[in-house]
Amino acid sequence: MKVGTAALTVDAAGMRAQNSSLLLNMIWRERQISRAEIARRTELSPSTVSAIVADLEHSGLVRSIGAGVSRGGRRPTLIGFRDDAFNIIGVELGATHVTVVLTDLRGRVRTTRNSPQQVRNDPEGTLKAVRALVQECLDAERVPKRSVVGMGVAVPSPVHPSAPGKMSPLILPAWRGYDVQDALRGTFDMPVFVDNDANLGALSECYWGAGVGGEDLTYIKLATGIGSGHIIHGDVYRGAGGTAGEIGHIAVDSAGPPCLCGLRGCLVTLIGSGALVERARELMGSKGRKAPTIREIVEGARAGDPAARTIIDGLGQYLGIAVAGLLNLLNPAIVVLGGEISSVGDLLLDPLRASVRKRALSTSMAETRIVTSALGDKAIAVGAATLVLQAALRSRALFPPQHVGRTPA
Amino acid sequence: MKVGTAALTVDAAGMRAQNSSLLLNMIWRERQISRAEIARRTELSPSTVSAIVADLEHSGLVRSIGAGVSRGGRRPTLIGFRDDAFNIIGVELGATHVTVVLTDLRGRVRTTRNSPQQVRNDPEGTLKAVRALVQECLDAERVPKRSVVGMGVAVPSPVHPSAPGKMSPLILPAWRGYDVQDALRGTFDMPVFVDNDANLGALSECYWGAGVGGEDLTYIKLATGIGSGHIIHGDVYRGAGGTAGEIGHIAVDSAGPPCLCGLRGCLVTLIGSGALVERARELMGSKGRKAPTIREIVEGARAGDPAARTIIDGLGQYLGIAVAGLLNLLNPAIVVLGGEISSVGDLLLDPLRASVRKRALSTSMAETRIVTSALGDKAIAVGAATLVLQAALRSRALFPPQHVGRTPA
DNA sequence: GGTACTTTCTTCGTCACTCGAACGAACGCG
DNA sequence: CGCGTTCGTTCGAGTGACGAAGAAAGTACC
Repeated sequence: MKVGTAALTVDAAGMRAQNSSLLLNMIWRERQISRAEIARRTELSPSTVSAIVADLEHSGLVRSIGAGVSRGGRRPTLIGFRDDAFNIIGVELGATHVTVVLTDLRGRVRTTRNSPQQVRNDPEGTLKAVRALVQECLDAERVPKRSVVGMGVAVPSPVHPSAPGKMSPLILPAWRGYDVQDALRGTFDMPVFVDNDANLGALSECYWGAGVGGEDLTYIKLATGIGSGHIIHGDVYRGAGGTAGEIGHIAVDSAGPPCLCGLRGCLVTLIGSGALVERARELMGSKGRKAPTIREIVEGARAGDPAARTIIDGLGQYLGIAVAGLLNLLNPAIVVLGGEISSVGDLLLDPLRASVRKRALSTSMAETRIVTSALGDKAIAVGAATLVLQAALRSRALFPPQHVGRTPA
Repeated sequence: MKVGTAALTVDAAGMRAQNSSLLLNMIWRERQISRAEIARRTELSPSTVSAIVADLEHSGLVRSIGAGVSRGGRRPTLIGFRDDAFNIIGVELGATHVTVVLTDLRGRVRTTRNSPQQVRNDPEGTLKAVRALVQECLDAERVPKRSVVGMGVAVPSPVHPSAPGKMSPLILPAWRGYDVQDALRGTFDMPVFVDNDANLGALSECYWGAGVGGEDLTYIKLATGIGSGHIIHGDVYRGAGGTAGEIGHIAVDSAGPPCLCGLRGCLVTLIGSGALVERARELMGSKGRKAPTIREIVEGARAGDPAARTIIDGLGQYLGIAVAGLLNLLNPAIVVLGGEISSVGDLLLDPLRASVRKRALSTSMAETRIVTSALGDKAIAVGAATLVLQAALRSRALFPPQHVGRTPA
């Protein structure tokens, strides 16, 4: 196996691999398409298309699914992608929980497990929990390991491109010396991909959410921390040092409160879950001194509670400052808001858009849609699985070889 | 010729094209390298390398340049890139001038011409001036058109990816209905590439300046307007609507003066050339009411004039707010400051870095170098030519065919 | 200085892959 | 039912990369 420099040279086999992946992608995207149509679109010869399709069919990735409508002659046989040919494992390491999903090749969750876990301070226990949950998922669906393409892991830390398994010592000091990638690859003997949680949320949205069909998207995760991820030309963008997307520490109020990072007025100190909850306790004054949860704020806002509305308004206004900068600098096609609080929808989007409009060029705004996520709470874990899917669709070799396709129920 | 959808399919010829471009790039980067070394690095077979090199040699792009040092056996014959095999035209449309350069394939300027021109309001005159200057450059060096790869044009407007020749009607309303790309392609019958000036400044820095060797860089142009350009994975990033990099309209002071764009406290209203000069007039009080030029501010700062120093300090502080946001969001490897005022060097960098340090995550800063440009005033025009060079090195077919290599002096 | 070993580069036969042409199968339409 | 059209396959040809072998040109060592 060739390692490292990845010289992009092509020989006869590489030619086949490239065309093969191209076809595989097209079939995956279109869900069903005839050989003739593929030949027309790719400008490959019909004979070549047939040969490659036969290959893919033999490896279980695609199959014939009946005839299509005639265009005046013989009816085409449609080729469909076998979403169930393989499985993928997605893992989310949150601040206080671990979530594992087992998905098919269309991002559908077959099984999921999660457990509370103090990820920040307990690397050993976290890894143990992940191992157990993954095994549970595999057992629950009777999935043999050879039908698993690989494992994606979302971590709550920036990820350096050159050592994706290692956490940032500044964010997660307890993880010094651990390498998530190595550890899990060692246990399960399959490819392991690691990336930052917000990046994977972005990927999730790009594949399954608001960004479907697009190639440039920014996702903002509103939770304990405020993170963002960029998809650029269909790929996660990590920046030179892997810390692209640290939107939470943009200074939006120079007179604001001090932040853990050592700066002052960071976005996260104003609109992180902690700040929102704290403000809710002041304003909503619910039942003495117990601070309401984010969920309660969401419900309050929906029910028309003025205090909750005020909190959401403030969130939108502050966030707008950062988003406006984002639009001017990056001009993404879509900005997607995720995290529990985003479920208030327009109640957040309206003040946010107003705030952005006051600060961003109208041309930047014109090209950008700002929406809230419609994916559920497993978006990040599914995004982790999607990272594997993306890689496998690009180089077919990642799919385990000679897999005899399971016949679905 | 295939047009449009650009299906990335590969046939035998495409295989050759791909490997050929790979080799051409390697030879260009290394300047001199032996066939054997190429074979080792690319993992192509020696016979294939020889065949491709023979191809390239025949088309005049490379040639043998003597023997290298032995590694214990026969001495290798070094292959060198012929920087003078073809020429490229680069055009900069500034706010008040037009600059044209004729470069070789290493970004060296062979001839240059420029003339003052009110680009903003006079599209017809501008195009006329460009045509005249380009022809002058070609005539001056007796360069036949068949030895010109193409023309790159830098324009002072965002460029929409789908119609690069058209200016933004908001920034340059007088250019409505004009298409720079079509107009010039029609006149000179060669490929024409158009992009935003800051984007091309970024490209220039990435190829010839502070970013050499890197793939991710942000360039900030400090002039009448404040623009920025991002190089991501070696390519100019334009964003969804082509307005990525509009850093000048980031709001840094909500109490600041109103801006032409309709917002308030935009960076450009505080540190654009106009604002700097105006502030200089107040502080430096030079000779009655005449405002000093940017050049005079630079000279004053260098000479230790406290007023000029104050202006530069303020510039650094404001700019730092925007740069800090940039680092957190994008985490580029290098930020390069361009424009005349940047020539003060450390006098600007010191307050800038201090300002950034107060506002950006230390991890983002750690991976990012902030420097001033060392390229001259033709950086943008050369960047425009570089856009053509980049495209041609990627698909060798762009080089005019069957060119009999000129023998240099 | 001669011999053995290395490295470089080319030559030539082989192989994998794509292409194009020709063909049979399947279908719509009159 | 027959004709034209579309779909998919088969087969021979062409192209380009590869590997083995060999010639050319050095180095190292006795």
